[in-house]
Amino acid sequence: MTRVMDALPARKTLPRLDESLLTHLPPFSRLERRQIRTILDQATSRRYEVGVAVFSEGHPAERFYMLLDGYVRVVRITPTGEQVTALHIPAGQLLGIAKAIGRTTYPATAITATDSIALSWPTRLWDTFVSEYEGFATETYNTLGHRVGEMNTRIVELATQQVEQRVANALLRLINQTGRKVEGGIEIDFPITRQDLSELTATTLHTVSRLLSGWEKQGLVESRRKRIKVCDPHALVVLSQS
Amino acid sequence: MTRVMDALPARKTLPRLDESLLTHLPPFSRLERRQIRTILDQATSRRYEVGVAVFSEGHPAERFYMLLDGYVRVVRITPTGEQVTALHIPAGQLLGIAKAIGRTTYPATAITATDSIALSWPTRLWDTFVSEYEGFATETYNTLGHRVGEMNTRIVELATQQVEQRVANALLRLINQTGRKVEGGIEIDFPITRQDLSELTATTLHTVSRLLSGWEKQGLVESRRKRIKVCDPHALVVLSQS
DNA sequence: CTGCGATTTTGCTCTGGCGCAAACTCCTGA
DNA sequence: TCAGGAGTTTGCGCCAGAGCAAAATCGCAG
Repeated sequence: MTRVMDALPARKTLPRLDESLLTHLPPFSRLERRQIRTILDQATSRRYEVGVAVFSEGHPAERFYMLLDGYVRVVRITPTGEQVTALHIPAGQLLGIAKAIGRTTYPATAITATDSIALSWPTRLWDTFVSEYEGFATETYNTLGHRVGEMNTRIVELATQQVEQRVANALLRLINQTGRKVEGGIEIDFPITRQDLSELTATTLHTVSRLLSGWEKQGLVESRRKRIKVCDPHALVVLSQS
Repeated sequence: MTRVMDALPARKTLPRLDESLLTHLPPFSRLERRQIRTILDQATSRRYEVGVAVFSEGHPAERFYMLLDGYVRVVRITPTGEQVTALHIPAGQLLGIAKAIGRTTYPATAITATDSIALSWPTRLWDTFVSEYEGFATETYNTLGHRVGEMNTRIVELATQQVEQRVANALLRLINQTGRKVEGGIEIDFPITRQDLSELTATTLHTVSRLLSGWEKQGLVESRRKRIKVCDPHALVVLSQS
């Protein structure tokens, strides 16, 4: 939508990627410099602006990705056009790893929540990565396990908690995963609208707005447009459990 | 609770398990007779009566299982004691495969929905299975992928659908996965209470009861105690989508 | 065959939170 | 600097479905 000018020439392979990009990331941390070099040489680097789909639900899983910078929302879109956010993925994690669970198409759509940078590889390299690179498979499945755990938690939350608790939980999770310490609290590190939060908690933007207004009056949070700062996490924890 | 007499001596290793038990099951179908023999010789076979926990959430994942006969419900229990059913697993599938996703404890509790029989192996054999037995890893991850897909679907349903649609969907899924064709319709192949259905759809047994009563009047379903027969699946599909 | 506990049905009330509508406010791009 | 649109707030009415209560059934154990 915005800044179409930039969107067009977005794809580009940088001249030479530095090894340090990957050496600290779990899936690659046990590899030798030489192996990382090979991996990087096979990678495509690309910048995605905010709001762009990295890949889309149902499409053939042609590539898998490592998010180097930014945040990505993984969403599913219902037949009636509603969006449901399944996960938030921070920089440093793999995404689009359909191949790892025996799928040939992406099970969900990945949309950037900020301008982002990701490496990607053709899916045909997946098996090589798994077999050649020590720790890659293990770390990948750990990530997967973590996500399964999160999905499970979401199900339980949706099934048993009130809206207020779900929103409180969502905020807590967001500041845990992607929070940045700032003057007077912890702020969510990327722009997030009431609408986004409502898609994350299965409610409406109106209800989210009401809740945030209420909490702001009580000094639990502060918010401006697309920005939310949590000032009293503990109070939210209490709310989320009652 | 019931029939404690039977519960006590339940564990037993049968003298010699027949290879045909496993040869048709996907995770093992590509193996040679000799390999299957080895696998069976390492297995413990056990019968579980209905309502018994095969393993419990949070406990160390000491064994993994292959359900040979029966049905198992995978549930999570909230701090307040409510149960939420995450999945139903039919005979022929692996369960308790925490190790596959890098976990050392079970993420949920597995409860038998009928009397059941399962083989199990100590988790330390997992890596051997994955590396030695062709197709085992692939099939396992396919299963996992399938379950992730189901979980995703549940999230979307919980987030966007009305209770009536969720219950209709749940019934349809149950008859698809575990339905048995009978006179005048398809019956769910194991005893299931209104309570069970409500835990599967995040509602109350009262609401489920009302819905079933209504549907029964319209001839869509027939039900007795712990038994539900779907007479007009197509009508349910329509309901589940509107 | 009987009694009892488990399961199911049904009525009534109450409310969380959605839907609708409208006003407001803050950025952004020109 | 200003206009317009995206994002946010707030009020109001309503209703799906939960909670509570009680009665009605069913089917198994003894």
